[in-house]
Amino acid sequence: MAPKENARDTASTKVAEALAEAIHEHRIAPGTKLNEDEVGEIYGVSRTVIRAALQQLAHQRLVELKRNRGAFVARPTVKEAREVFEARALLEPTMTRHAAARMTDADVAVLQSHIDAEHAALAAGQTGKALQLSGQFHIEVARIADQSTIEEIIAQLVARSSLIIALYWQRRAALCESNAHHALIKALANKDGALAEELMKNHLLDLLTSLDLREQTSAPQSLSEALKV
Amino acid sequence: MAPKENARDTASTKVAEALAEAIHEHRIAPGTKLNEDEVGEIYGVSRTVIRAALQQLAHQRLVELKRNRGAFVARPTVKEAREVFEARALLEPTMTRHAAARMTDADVAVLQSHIDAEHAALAAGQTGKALQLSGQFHIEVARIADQSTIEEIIAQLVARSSLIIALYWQRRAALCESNAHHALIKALANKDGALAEELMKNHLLDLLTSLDLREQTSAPQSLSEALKV
DNA sequence: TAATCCAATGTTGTATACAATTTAGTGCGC
DNA sequence: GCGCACTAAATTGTATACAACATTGGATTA
Repeated sequence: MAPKENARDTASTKVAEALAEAIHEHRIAPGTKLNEDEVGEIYGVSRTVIRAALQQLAHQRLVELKRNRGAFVARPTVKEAREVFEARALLEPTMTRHAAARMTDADVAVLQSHIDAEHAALAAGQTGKALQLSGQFHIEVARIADQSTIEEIIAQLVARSSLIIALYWQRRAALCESNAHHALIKALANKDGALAEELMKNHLLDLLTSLDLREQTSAPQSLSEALKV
Repeated sequence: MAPKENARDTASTKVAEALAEAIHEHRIAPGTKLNEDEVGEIYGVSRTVIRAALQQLAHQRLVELKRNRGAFVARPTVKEAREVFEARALLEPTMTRHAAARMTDADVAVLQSHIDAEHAALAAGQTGKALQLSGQFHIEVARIADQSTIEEIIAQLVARSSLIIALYWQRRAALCESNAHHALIKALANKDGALAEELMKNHLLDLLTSLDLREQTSAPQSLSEALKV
């Protein structure tokens, strides 16, 4: 989350982050075409930096690039949704166990502050921000486990998860019911690795089953695309 | 491996692949600076496409971008090496079990052909190509498991592993002794998921322990960099 | 009327030009 | 001789110009 120390292209990274936020908050619908000139004028930069930003987002699978045809906001399929959560299920429980062993008081405080901020955002009706914070919780766990490589992978998967949740969310009331996160913090604070691991496993399963993953979803952007398949 | 259907930027992707090959074959030493003009002239394209290629490679962690200072061939640390193999250890055994359940005769043939090609490359002294094929084996397993998302993650980790192996390889004689791969194929062909999973787990452990992961490695590129820390 | 071809328009891919920053070297002062 | 400041060269960051490709709309023809 902290702006990468030596990441090149501050300008394009900023644009990429702004676009990512818009995508996660569903202000841009999946499938929408991102015209380079248009986006460039919005952010007041040239196509050069827009293209770099779009490439970054493509690597995160938040947009899809089609050669000679442009960039489109990603529309994750049901299969992709399952796969993303399968990957998380393989990585995060173990990370949680490792995190429990390394947990410090400061870490507990950080996680708790994330939950608090999430609640505040929910109360303020900022579901987009709440979703982002909820995801950040999972990334923090990997950071605490001191596994930066896996942390980056999880960060990517979390970003994709946000888009997936925005698309397939079913029971809209409880957003990633923070009970799960709360129980997790407790187990982590007690350094109960086995319990924390199990809780994370179940939490991810809950997340997945809370999605409506029947085929057919949001209406496609264009008729031609609808009839193509 | 198959050139992504709709990946944009054929030109920059080709350059990125050429550079990646050179990096993996150790023709460019880790830490080397990749001057944009220079690389551009070599491949006969403008800096525009070089920069796109370098950004792609940065996402794969094969090069590191430093703002206003340029691109450098990545020099994975010992910690990073451990982390990459830890990630693989979490993902690949399960993938192997899934692959066993879905294995077809065609899949067996594909895997076998990979091993054969690897042996041929080794016999011809093309260790770089052999290493690449050896890695491809692992990616194929994920493909057979029909988990394209995890397949992509593993592909990235394999690419980084190649660089790590090139840096930290210890017993140079036997390259990823294909006995392991051979035994794996057998278990997969027999649809013995439990055995295949165990073999993969051990294979990854073997790989990791075959590395010389004591701190201090290749000499730094420049004195200033050596004295900086 | 419907289908097809072609031209005109718009969009992306690439190269080049310019601006901002870093790096290297030179000379000055101590 | 050593260190510092300053200038010039080199390199990256960004914008613009041009080329290649795709799309759209209308005209033509059956």
